Amino acid sequence: MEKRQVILDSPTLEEGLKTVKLGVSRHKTIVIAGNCYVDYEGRANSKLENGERLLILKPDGSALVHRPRDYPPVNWQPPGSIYKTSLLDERLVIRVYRRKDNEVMVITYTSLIMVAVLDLRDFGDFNLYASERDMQQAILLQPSLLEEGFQPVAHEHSVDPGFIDILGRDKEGILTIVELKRVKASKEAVLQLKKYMDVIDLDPGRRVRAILVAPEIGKGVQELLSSLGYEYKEISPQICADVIKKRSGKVLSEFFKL
Amino acid sequence: MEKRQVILDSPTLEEGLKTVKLGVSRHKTIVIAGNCYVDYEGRANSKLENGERLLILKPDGSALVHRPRDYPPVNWQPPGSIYKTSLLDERLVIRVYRRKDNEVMVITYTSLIMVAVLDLRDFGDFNLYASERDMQQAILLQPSLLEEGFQPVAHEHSVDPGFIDILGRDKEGILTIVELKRVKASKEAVLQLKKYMDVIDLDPGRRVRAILVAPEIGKGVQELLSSLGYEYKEISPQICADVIKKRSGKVLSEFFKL
DNA sequence: TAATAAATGTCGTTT
DNA sequence: AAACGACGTTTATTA
Repeated sequence: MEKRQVILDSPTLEEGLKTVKLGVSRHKTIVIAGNCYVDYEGRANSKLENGERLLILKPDGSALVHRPRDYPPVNWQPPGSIYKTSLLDERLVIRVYRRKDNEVMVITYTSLIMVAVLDLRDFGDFNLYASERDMQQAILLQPSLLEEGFQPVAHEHSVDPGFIDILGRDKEGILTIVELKRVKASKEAVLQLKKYMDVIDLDPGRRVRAILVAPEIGKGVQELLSSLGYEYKEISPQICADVIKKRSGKVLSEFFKL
Repeated sequence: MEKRQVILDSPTLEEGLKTVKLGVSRHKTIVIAGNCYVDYEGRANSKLENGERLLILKPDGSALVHRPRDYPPVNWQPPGSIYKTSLLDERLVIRVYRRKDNEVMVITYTSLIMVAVLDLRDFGDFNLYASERDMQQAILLQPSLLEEGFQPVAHEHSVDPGFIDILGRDKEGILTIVELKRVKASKEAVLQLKKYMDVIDLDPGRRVRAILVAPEIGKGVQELLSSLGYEYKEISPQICADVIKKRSGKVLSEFFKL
Protein backbone atom coordinates (compact mmCIF):
# COMPACT_ATOMS: atom_id res chain seq x y z
CA MET A 1 0.00 0.00 0.00
CA GLU A 2 1.32 3.37 -0.94
CA LYS A 3 1.98 5.98 1.69
CA ARG A 4 -0.90 8.32 2.19
CA GLN A 5 1.13 11.23 3.48
CA VAL A 6 4.23 13.24 2.72
CA ILE A 7 5.91 14.80 5.73
CA LEU A 8 8.95 17.01 5.31
CA ASP A 9 11.16 18.10 8.19
CA SER A 10 12.86 21.46 7.58
CA PRO A 11 12.45 21.46 3.81
CA THR A 12 13.81 24.15 1.55
CA LEU A 13 11.32 26.62 0.13
CA GLU A 14 11.62 24.85 -3.24
CA GLU A 15 10.86 21.45 -1.72
CA GLY A 16 8.03 22.97 0.26
CA LEU A 17 6.54 24.63 -2.81
CA LYS A 18 6.61 21.40 -4.78
CA THR A 19 4.94 19.41 -2.00
CA VAL A 20 2.31 22.04 -1.24
CA LYS A 21 1.45 22.33 -4.93
CA LEU A 22 1.06 18.56 -5.09
CA GLY A 23 -1.15 18.55 -2.01
CA VAL A 24 -3.34 21.37 -3.28
CA SER A 25 -3.85 19.75 -6.67
CA ARG A 26 -4.80 16.45 -5.03
CA HIS A 27 -7.16 18.10 -2.54
CA LYS A 28 -5.29 16.96 0.54
CA THR A 29 -5.11 18.53 3.99
CA ILE A 30 -1.89 20.48 4.29
CA VAL A 31 -0.11 21.55 7.46
CA ILE A 32 2.76 24.01 7.22
CA ALA A 33 4.94 25.34 10.01
CA GLY A 34 7.52 28.03 9.56
CA ASN A 35 8.46 31.67 9.79
CA CYS A 36 6.00 33.83 7.94
CA TYR A 37 4.09 37.07 7.74
CA VAL A 38 0.46 37.38 6.82
CA ASP A 39 -1.49 40.08 5.04
CA TYR A 40 -5.24 40.13 4.82
CA GLU A 41 -7.55 42.39 2.85
CA GLY A 42 -11.28 42.07 2.65
CA ARG A 43 -14.02 43.12 5.05
CA ALA A 44 -11.16 44.54 7.08
CA ASN A 45 -7.40 44.63 6.63
CA SER A 46 -4.75 43.12 8.84
CA LYS A 47 -1.03 42.70 9.01
CA LEU A 48 0.75 40.03 11.02
CA GLU A 49 4.48 40.58 11.33
CA ASN A 50 7.16 37.88 11.16
CA GLY A 51 6.91 34.89 13.42
CA GLU A 52 6.52 31.13 13.43
CA ARG A 53 3.00 29.83 12.88
CA LEU A 54 0.96 26.90 11.70
CA LEU A 55 -1.01 27.05 8.49
CA ILE A 56 -3.74 24.53 7.75
CA LEU A 57 -5.17 24.28 4.25
CA LYS A 58 -8.22 22.05 3.94
CA PRO A 59 -9.57 20.42 0.77
CA ASP A 60 -12.83 22.37 1.04
CA GLY A 61 -10.98 25.66 0.72
CA SER A 62 -10.89 26.70 4.33
CA ALA A 63 -7.60 27.99 5.67
CA LEU A 64 -6.36 28.76 9.17
CA VAL A 65 -3.27 30.54 10.46
CA HIS A 66 -2.61 29.64 14.09
CA ARG A 67 -0.14 31.29 16.42
CA PRO A 68 1.29 29.16 19.25
CA ARG A 69 -1.33 30.70 21.52
CA ASP A 70 -5.04 31.58 21.55
CA TYR A 71 -8.07 29.57 20.57
CA PRO A 72 -9.11 31.47 17.44
CA PRO A 73 -6.93 31.60 14.33
CA VAL A 74 -5.16 34.94 13.92
CA ASN A 75 -6.04 34.91 10.22
CA TRP A 76 -8.29 32.65 8.20
CA GLN A 77 -10.53 32.09 5.23
CA PRO A 78 -13.83 30.22 5.38
CA PRO A 79 -14.54 27.30 3.00
CA GLY A 80 -14.68 27.96 -0.72
CA SER A 81 -11.36 29.74 -1.02
CA ILE A 82 -8.84 29.14 -3.77
CA TYR A 83 -5.16 28.44 -3.11
CA LYS A 84 -2.29 29.70 -5.25
CA THR A 85 1.29 28.97 -4.28
CA SER A 86 4.46 30.44 -5.75
CA LEU A 87 8.09 31.17 -5.02
CA LEU A 88 8.96 34.88 -5.07
CA ASP A 89 12.14 36.59 -3.89
CA GLU A 90 13.27 33.63 -1.80
CA ARG A 91 9.86 33.39 -0.23
CA LEU A 92 7.13 30.79 -0.42
CA VAL A 93 3.92 32.70 -1.02
CA ILE A 94 0.52 31.12 -0.41
CA ARG A 95 -2.40 33.19 -1.61
CA VAL A 96 -5.84 32.25 -0.36
CA TYR A 97 -8.56 34.04 -2.27
CA ARG A 98 -12.28 34.10 -1.57
CA ARG A 99 -14.62 35.48 -4.15
CA LYS A 100 -17.31 36.32 -1.62
CA ASP A 101 -16.44 39.70 -0.10
CA ASN A 102 -13.43 39.74 -2.49
CA GLU A 103 -11.16 38.69 0.32
CA VAL A 104 -7.55 37.66 0.08
CA MET A 105 -5.14 36.31 2.68
CA VAL A 106 -1.48 36.03 1.74
CA ILE A 107 0.91 33.96 3.84
CA THR A 108 4.56 34.52 3.00
CA TYR A 109 7.02 31.99 4.40
CA THR A 110 10.68 32.95 4.71
CA SER A 111 11.66 29.55 6.08
CA LEU A 112 9.98 26.22 6.70
CA ILE A 113 9.99 24.01 9.77
CA MET A 114 7.59 21.40 8.46
CA VAL A 115 5.38 20.68 5.49
CA ALA A 116 2.89 17.83 5.79
CA VAL A 117 0.46 16.71 3.13
CA LEU A 118 -2.13 14.42 4.71
CA ASP A 119 -4.88 12.36 3.18
CA LEU A 120 -7.41 12.45 6.03
CA ARG A 121 -10.39 10.15 5.65
CA ASP A 122 -13.13 11.24 7.97
CA PHE A 123 -16.69 10.01 7.67
CA GLY A 124 -17.54 9.70 11.37
CA ASP A 125 -20.82 11.02 12.69
CA PHE A 126 -20.83 14.02 14.97
CA ASN A 127 -23.59 14.53 17.50
CA LEU A 128 -24.06 17.39 19.89
CA TYR A 129 -26.40 17.24 22.87
CA ALA A 130 -27.82 19.88 25.18
CA SER A 131 -28.49 22.41 22.44
CA GLU A 132 -31.47 24.74 22.47
CA ARG A 133 -33.10 22.33 20.04
CA ASP A 134 -32.70 19.55 22.60
CA MET A 135 -34.39 21.70 25.23
CA GLN A 136 -37.32 22.10 22.88
CA GLN A 137 -37.47 18.36 22.20
CA ALA A 138 -37.29 17.52 25.90
CA ILE A 139 -40.20 19.81 26.80
CA LEU A 140 -42.26 18.48 23.90
CA LEU A 141 -41.53 14.91 25.06
CA GLN A 142 -42.16 15.67 28.72
CA PRO A 143 -44.18 18.90 29.10
CA SER A 144 -44.27 18.54 32.90
CA LEU A 145 -40.61 19.58 32.76
CA LEU A 146 -41.94 23.10 32.24
CA GLU A 147 -44.84 22.77 34.66
CA GLU A 148 -47.56 20.33 35.63
CA GLY A 149 -50.40 20.28 33.18
CA PHE A 150 -48.65 22.12 30.37
CA GLN A 151 -49.78 21.06 26.91
CA PRO A 152 -47.72 22.03 23.86
CA VAL A 153 -49.81 23.24 20.95
CA ALA A 154 -47.09 24.09 18.46
CA HIS A 155 -43.36 24.55 18.24
CA GLU A 156 -41.47 26.95 16.01
CA HIS A 157 -44.80 28.65 15.48
CA SER A 158 -44.28 31.30 12.85
CA VAL A 159 -45.43 34.76 13.86
CA ASP A 160 -44.67 38.10 12.26
CA PRO A 161 -41.34 38.80 13.93
CA GLY A 162 -39.99 35.22 13.87
CA PHE A 163 -40.57 31.87 15.55
CA ILE A 164 -41.99 31.08 18.94
CA ASP A 165 -39.94 28.26 20.46
CA ILE A 166 -42.96 26.57 22.05
CA LEU A 167 -46.60 27.60 22.08
CA GLY A 168 -48.97 25.78 24.44
CA ARG A 169 -51.65 25.92 27.07
CA ASP A 170 -51.20 25.64 30.81
CA LYS A 171 -53.39 23.46 33.05
CA GLU A 172 -55.99 26.27 33.11
CA GLY A 173 -56.02 26.34 29.33
CA ILE A 174 -54.33 29.74 29.19
CA LEU A 175 -52.25 30.36 26.04
CA THR A 176 -48.55 30.26 26.95
CA ILE A 177 -45.53 31.42 24.99
CA VAL A 178 -42.20 29.78 25.86
CA GLU A 179 -38.79 31.18 24.92
CA LEU A 180 -35.79 28.88 25.43
CA LYS A 181 -32.18 29.78 26.17
CA ARG A 182 -29.41 27.26 26.80
CA VAL A 183 -27.28 29.86 28.59
CA LYS A 184 -27.99 32.49 31.21
CA ALA A 185 -30.91 34.60 30.03
CA SER A 186 -30.01 38.07 28.82
CA LYS A 187 -32.05 41.20 28.32
CA GLU A 188 -32.12 40.24 24.64
CA ALA A 189 -34.04 37.08 25.49
CA VAL A 190 -36.70 39.09 27.32
CA LEU A 191 -37.02 41.49 24.39
CA GLN A 192 -37.37 38.51 22.07
CA LEU A 193 -40.21 37.21 24.24
CA LYS A 194 -41.78 40.69 24.31
CA LYS A 195 -41.65 40.85 20.52
CA TYR A 196 -43.78 37.72 20.31
CA MET A 197 -46.14 38.89 23.04
CA ASP A 198 -46.62 42.17 21.20
CA VAL A 199 -48.26 40.30 18.32
CA ILE A 200 -49.95 37.51 20.31
CA ASP A 201 -51.24 39.32 23.38
CA LEU A 202 -53.41 41.85 21.53
CA ASP A 203 -56.78 41.09 23.10
CA PRO A 204 -56.83 42.59 26.61
CA GLY A 205 -59.72 40.28 27.50
CA ARG A 206 -57.62 37.19 26.95
CA ARG A 207 -54.76 36.40 29.29
CA VAL A 208 -51.56 35.13 27.71
CA ARG A 209 -48.59 33.85 29.71
CA ALA A 210 -44.97 34.31 28.68
CA ILE A 211 -42.32 32.05 30.17
CA LEU A 212 -38.58 32.42 29.73
CA VAL A 213 -36.77 29.10 30.17
CA ALA A 214 -33.05 29.19 30.94
CA PRO A 215 -30.53 27.62 33.32
CA GLU A 216 -29.91 30.98 34.97
CA ILE A 217 -31.08 34.58 35.00
CA GLY A 218 -29.50 37.82 36.16
CA LYS A 219 -31.13 40.07 38.76
CA GLY A 220 -31.68 42.95 36.35
CA VAL A 221 -33.05 40.66 33.68
CA GLN A 222 -35.44 39.07 36.21
CA GLU A 223 -36.67 42.55 37.12
CA LEU A 224 -37.27 43.49 33.49
CA LEU A 225 -39.06 40.19 32.99
CA SER A 226 -41.29 40.70 36.04
CA SER A 227 -42.03 44.31 35.10
CA LEU A 228 -43.52 43.01 31.87
CA GLY A 229 -45.52 40.41 33.75
CA TYR A 230 -43.55 37.51 32.33
CA GLU A 231 -42.29 34.45 34.20
CA TYR A 232 -39.01 32.57 34.57
CA LYS A 233 -38.55 28.82 34.78
CA GLU A 234 -35.12 27.37 35.55
CA ILE A 235 -34.24 24.42 33.31
CA SER A 236 -30.72 23.42 32.31
CA PRO A 237 -29.92 22.07 28.84
CA GLN A 238 -28.12 19.15 30.48
CA ILE A 239 -31.33 18.00 32.19
CA CYS A 240 -33.09 18.24 28.85
CA ALA A 241 -30.39 16.09 27.27
CA ASP A 242 -30.92 13.51 30.03
CA VAL A 243 -34.67 13.53 29.45
CA ILE A 244 -34.17 12.89 25.75
CA LYS A 245 -31.73 10.09 26.44
CA LYS A 246 -34.11 8.42 28.91
CA ARG A 247 -37.14 8.90 26.69
CA SER A 248 -35.30 7.52 23.66
CA GLY A 249 -34.25 4.57 25.80
CA LYS A 250 -37.85 4.06 26.88
CA VAL A 251 -39.05 4.26 23.31
CA LEU A 252 -36.38 1.76 22.33
CA SER A 253 -37.28 -0.66 25.13
CA GLU A 254 -40.94 -0.34 24.26
CA PHE A 255 -39.99 -1.13 20.71
CA PHE A 256 -38.34 -4.34 21.85
CA LYS A 257 -41.47 -5.41 23.74
CA LEU A 258 -43.41 -5.65 20.48
CA MET B 1 22.34 24.03 17.05
CA GLU B 2 19.95 21.42 18.27
CA LYS B 3 16.83 20.63 16.36
CA ARG B 4 13.82 22.53 17.56
CA GLN B 5 11.25 20.04 16.42
CA VAL B 6 10.45 16.35 16.51
CA ILE B 7 8.39 15.07 13.62
CA LEU B 8 7.27 11.46 13.50
CA ASP B 9 5.80 9.84 10.39
CA SER B 10 3.40 6.98 11.21
CA PRO B 11 4.66 6.37 14.74
CA THR B 12 3.36 3.61 16.97
CA LEU B 13 1.06 4.63 19.79
CA GLU B 14 3.94 4.12 22.23
CA GLU B 15 6.26 6.36 20.25
CA GLY B 16 3.50 8.91 19.90
CA LEU B 17 2.74 8.88 23.62
CA LYS B 18 6.37 9.44 24.51
CA THR B 19 6.77 12.33 22.10
CA VAL B 20 3.49 14.00 23.04
CA LYS B 21 4.33 13.72 26.74
CA LEU B 22 7.70 15.35 26.04
CA GLY B 23 6.06 18.12 24.07
CA VAL B 24 3.44 18.79 26.73
CA SER B 25 5.99 18.92 29.53
CA ARG B 26 8.15 21.36 27.55
CA HIS B 27 5.19 23.57 26.58
CA LYS B 28 5.56 23.06 22.86
CA THR B 29 2.96 23.27 20.13
CA ILE B 30 1.88 19.76 19.20
CA VAL B 31 0.21 18.61 16.00
CA ILE B 32 -1.21 15.10 15.82
CA ALA B 33 -2.90 13.41 12.89
CA GLY B 34 -4.51 10.02 13.09
CA ASN B 35 -7.65 7.99 13.48
CA CYS B 36 -9.54 8.97 16.59
CA TYR B 37 -12.85 9.51 18.29
CA VAL B 38 -13.68 12.46 20.50
CA ASP B 39 -15.95 12.84 23.52
CA TYR B 40 -16.81 16.16 25.06
CA GLU B 41 -18.70 16.97 28.22
CA GLY B 42 -19.21 20.42 29.64
CA ARG B 43 -21.59 23.20 28.73
CA ALA B 44 -22.91 20.71 26.18
CA ASN B 45 -22.01 17.12 25.32
CA SER B 46 -20.81 15.71 22.03
CA LYS B 47 -19.62 12.52 20.47
CA LEU B 48 -17.50 12.36 17.34
CA GLU B 49 -17.19 8.86 15.87
CA ASN B 50 -14.05 7.35 14.36
CA GLY B 51 -12.23 9.21 11.64
CA GLU B 52 -8.94 10.86 10.76
CA ARG B 53 -8.44 14.35 12.19
CA LEU B 54 -5.87 16.89 13.20
CA LEU B 55 -5.34 17.78 16.83
CA ILE B 56 -3.46 20.92 17.82
CA LEU B 57 -2.34 21.40 21.40
CA LYS B 58 -0.95 24.83 22.21
CA PRO B 59 1.32 25.79 25.09
CA ASP B 60 -1.34 28.13 26.52
CA GLY B 61 -3.74 25.25 27.00
CA SER B 62 -5.94 25.74 23.99
CA ALA B 63 -6.77 22.66 21.96
CA LEU B 64 -8.41 22.19 18.58
CA VAL B 65 -9.73 19.12 16.78
CA HIS B 66 -10.06 19.77 13.06
CA ARG B 67 -11.77 17.59 10.52
CA PRO B 68 -10.51 17.79 6.91
CA ARG B 69 -13.35 20.21 6.20
CA ASP B 70 -15.06 23.27 7.72
CA TYR B 71 -13.65 26.44 9.17
CA PRO B 72 -14.46 25.89 12.86
CA PRO B 73 -12.96 23.06 14.89
CA VAL B 74 -15.39 20.18 15.47
CA ASN B 75 -14.25 20.02 19.11
CA TRP B 76 -12.07 22.33 21.14
CA GLN B 77 -11.06 23.79 24.46
CA PRO B 78 -10.23 27.47 25.02
CA PRO B 79 -6.91 28.48 26.66
CA GLY B 80 -6.21 27.39 30.21
CA SER B 81 -6.84 23.71 29.74
CA ILE B 82 -4.68 20.93 31.16
CA TYR B 83 -3.41 18.03 29.07
CA LYS B 84 -3.08 14.46 30.29
CA THR B 85 -1.89 11.71 27.96
CA SER B 86 -1.92 7.98 28.52
CA LEU B 87 -1.97 4.63 26.77
CA LEU B 88 -5.08 2.57 27.48
CA ASP B 89 -6.27 -0.59 25.73
CA GLU B 90 -4.08 -0.05 22.69
CA ARG B 91 -5.27 3.52 22.41
CA LEU B 92 -3.53 6.83 22.88
CA VAL B 93 -5.80 8.90 25.08
CA ILE B 94 -5.42 12.67 25.33
CA ARG B 95 -7.56 14.29 27.98
CA VAL B 96 -8.00 18.05 27.85
CA TYR B 97 -9.56 19.39 31.01
CA ARG B 98 -10.73 22.90 31.73
CA ARG B 99 -11.58 23.90 35.24
CA LYS B 100 -13.86 26.70 34.16
CA ASP B 101 -17.25 25.16 33.36
CA ASN B 102 -15.75 21.80 34.44
CA GLU B 103 -15.28 20.82 30.83
CA VAL B 104 -13.44 17.84 29.48
CA MET B 105 -12.58 16.79 25.95
CA VAL B 106 -11.11 13.35 25.40
CA ILE B 107 -9.43 12.45 22.13
CA THR B 108 -8.72 8.74 21.71
CA TYR B 109 -6.36 7.78 18.92
CA THR B 110 -6.45 4.22 17.58
CA SER B 111 -3.63 4.87 15.11
CA LEU B 112 -1.27 7.70 14.28
CA ILE B 113 -0.39 9.26 10.93
CA MET B 114 1.86 11.98 12.29
CA VAL B 115 3.04 13.45 15.56
CA ALA B 116 4.88 16.77 15.45
CA VAL B 117 6.26 18.65 18.41
CA LEU B 118 7.13 22.18 17.33
CA ASP B 119 8.87 24.98 19.16
CA LEU B 120 7.16 27.96 17.55
CA ARG B 121 8.64 31.36 18.35
CA ASP B 122 6.17 34.05 17.57
CA PHE B 123 6.50 37.60 18.80
CA GLY B 124 5.26 39.43 15.70
CA ASP B 125 2.76 42.27 16.04
CA PHE B 126 -0.75 41.84 14.78
CA ASN B 127 -2.78 44.81 13.63
CA LEU B 128 -6.32 44.91 12.39
CA TYR B 129 -7.68 47.90 10.51
CA ALA B 130 -11.22 48.97 9.67
CA SER B 131 -12.75 47.98 12.99
CA GLU B 132 -15.62 49.86 14.58
CA ARG B 133 -13.00 51.53 16.75
CA ASP B 134 -11.26 52.74 13.59
CA MET B 135 -14.53 54.24 12.35
CA GLN B 136 -14.81 56.15 15.60
CA GLN B 137 -11.23 57.39 15.36
CA ALA B 138 -11.67 58.44 11.74
CA ILE B 139 -14.75 60.53 12.48
CA LEU B 140 -13.07 62.11 15.50
CA LEU B 141 -10.03 62.95 13.35
CA GLN B 142 -12.12 64.20 10.43
CA PRO B 143 -15.68 65.04 11.57
CA SER B 144 -16.63 66.23 8.06
CA LEU B 145 -16.64 62.52 7.17
CA LEU B 146 -20.00 62.40 8.94
CA GLU B 147 -21.23 65.76 7.66
CA GLU B 148 -20.00 69.31 7.12
CA GLY B 149 -19.81 71.27 10.32
CA PHE B 150 -20.12 68.34 12.71
CA GLN B 151 -18.28 68.83 15.99
CA PRO B 152 -17.62 65.86 18.27
CA VAL B 153 -18.25 66.60 21.93
CA ALA B 154 -17.53 63.20 23.45
CA HIS B 155 -16.99 59.59 22.47
CA GLU B 156 -17.98 56.51 24.42
CA HIS B 157 -20.13 58.83 26.45
CA SER B 158 -21.57 56.84 29.31
CA VAL B 159 -25.36 56.98 29.64
CA ASP B 160 -27.68 54.76 31.63
CA PRO B 161 -28.06 51.94 29.10
CA GLY B 162 -24.46 51.93 27.85
CA PHE B 163 -22.05 53.98 25.76
CA ILE B 164 -22.83 56.37 22.94
CA ASP B 165 -20.27 55.84 20.18
CA ILE B 166 -20.01 59.54 19.36
CA LEU B 167 -21.83 62.51 20.84
CA GLY B 168 -21.55 65.88 19.10
CA ARG B 169 -23.23 68.96 17.67
CA ASP B 170 -24.10 69.59 14.05
CA LYS B 171 -23.39 72.86 12.24
CA GLU B 172 -26.61 74.29 13.75
CA GLY B 173 -25.44 73.34 17.21
CA ILE B 174 -28.04 70.61 17.57
CA LEU B 175 -27.05 67.73 19.86
CA THR B 176 -26.35 64.64 17.75
CA ILE B 177 -26.02 61.00 18.75
CA VAL B 178 -24.00 58.75 16.42
CA GLU B 179 -24.13 54.96 16.43
CA LEU B 180 -21.47 53.13 14.40
CA LYS B 181 -21.66 49.75 12.69
CA ARG B 182 -18.89 48.26 10.58
CA VAL B 183 -21.30 45.89 8.84
CA LYS B 184 -24.75 46.29 7.34
CA ALA B 185 -27.01 47.94 9.91
CA SER B 186 -29.55 45.63 11.53
CA LYS B 187 -32.71 46.31 13.46
CA GLU B 188 -30.62 45.76 16.58
CA ALA B 189 -28.50 48.80 15.71
CA VAL B 190 -31.62 50.98 15.45
CA LEU B 191 -32.88 49.71 18.80
CA GLN B 192 -29.49 50.49 20.33
CA LEU B 193 -29.75 54.04 19.00
CA LYS B 194 -33.32 54.28 20.31
CA LYS B 195 -32.15 53.15 23.74
CA TYR B 196 -29.80 56.13 23.93
CA MET B 197 -32.38 58.54 22.52
CA ASP B 198 -34.86 57.37 25.14
CA VAL B 199 -32.62 58.77 27.88
CA ILE B 200 -31.14 61.76 25.98
CA ASP B 201 -34.11 63.10 24.07
CA LEU B 202 -36.36 63.75 27.08
CA ASP B 203 -37.01 67.47 26.64
CA PRO B 204 -39.54 67.92 23.81
CA GLY B 205 -38.44 71.54 23.47
CA ARG B 206 -34.90 70.53 22.52
CA ARG B 207 -34.27 68.80 19.22
CA VAL B 208 -31.79 65.92 19.24
CA ARG B 209 -30.57 64.16 16.10
CA ALA B 210 -29.74 60.48 15.91
CA ILE B 211 -27.54 59.19 13.09
CA LEU B 212 -26.81 55.57 12.29
CA VAL B 213 -23.50 55.16 10.47
CA ALA B 214 -22.90 51.96 8.51
CA PRO B 215 -21.64 50.81 5.10
CA GLU B 216 -25.11 49.52 4.22
CA ILE B 217 -28.66 49.36 5.47
CA GLY B 218 -31.62 47.11 4.68
CA LYS B 219 -34.93 48.47 3.41
CA GLY B 220 -36.89 47.40 6.48
CA VAL B 221 -34.24 48.77 8.81
CA GLN B 222 -34.23 52.09 6.94
CA GLU B 223 -38.00 52.26 7.36
CA LEU B 224 -37.80 51.57 11.09
CA LEU B 225 -35.08 54.20 11.37
CA SER B 226 -37.09 56.80 9.48
CA SER B 227 -40.26 56.03 11.44
CA LEU B 228 -38.36 57.00 14.58
CA GLY B 229 -37.12 60.19 12.94
CA TYR B 230 -33.53 59.02 12.86
CA GLU B 231 -31.04 59.36 10.00
CA TYR B 232 -28.67 57.12 8.09
CA LYS B 233 -25.21 58.03 6.83
CA GLU B 234 -23.30 55.62 4.61
CA ILE B 235 -19.67 55.26 5.62
CA SER B 236 -17.55 52.16 5.08
CA PRO B 237 -14.95 51.02 7.61
CA GLN B 238 -12.44 50.80 4.75
CA ILE B 239 -12.76 54.54 4.07
CA CYS B 240 -12.26 55.17 7.77
CA ALA B 241 -9.12 53.06 7.74
CA ASP B 242 -7.83 55.16 4.81
CA VAL B 243 -8.57 58.39 6.67
CA ILE B 244 -6.62 57.16 9.67
CA LYS B 245 -3.72 56.13 7.49
CA LYS B 246 -3.64 59.51 5.72
CA ARG B 247 -4.07 61.48 8.92
CA SER B 248 -1.33 59.53 10.66
CA GLY B 249 0.87 60.26 7.66
CA LYS B 250 -0.02 63.94 7.81
CA VAL B 251 0.64 64.06 11.52
CA LEU B 252 3.96 62.37 10.91
CA SER B 253 4.94 64.78 8.12
CA GLU B 254 3.93 67.73 10.29
CA PHE B 255 6.08 66.26 13.00
CA PHE B 256 9.06 66.27 10.62
CA LYS B 257 8.50 69.93 9.75
CA LEU B 258 9.29 70.92 13.31
C1' DT C 1 -30.89 36.91 -1.60
C1' DA C 2 -32.03 38.99 2.78
C1' DA C 3 -33.20 38.47 7.55
C1' DT C 4 -33.00 36.31 11.89
C1' DA C 5 -31.38 33.73 15.72
C1' DA C 6 -28.04 30.13 17.75
C1' DA C 7 -23.31 29.07 19.25
C1' DT C 8 -19.74 24.38 23.95
C1' DG C 9 -19.73 31.02 20.53
C1' DT C 10 -14.91 33.83 22.24
C1' DC C 11 -12.99 37.99 23.82
C1' DG C 12 -12.42 42.44 25.64
C1' DT C 13 -14.10 46.29 28.69
C1' DT C 14 -16.30 48.34 32.37
C1' DT C 15 -19.01 48.44 36.56
C1' DA D 1 -17.86 38.50 39.39
C1' DA D 2 -21.49 40.23 36.20
C1' DA D 3 -23.11 42.70 32.32
C1' DC D 4 -22.64 44.23 27.69
C1' DG D 5 -21.22 44.61 23.03
C1' DA D 6 -17.87 43.63 19.12
C1' DC D 7 -16.28 40.08 16.05
C1' DG D 8 -13.01 39.92 9.22
C1' DT D 9 -17.75 36.55 14.07
C1' DT D 10 -19.59 31.69 11.35
C1' DT D 11 -23.48 28.91 10.56
C1' DA D 12 -28.04 27.27 9.78
C1' DT D 13 -32.85 28.29 8.73
C1' DT D 14 -36.59 30.53 6.62
C1' DA D 15 -39.21 33.85 3.92
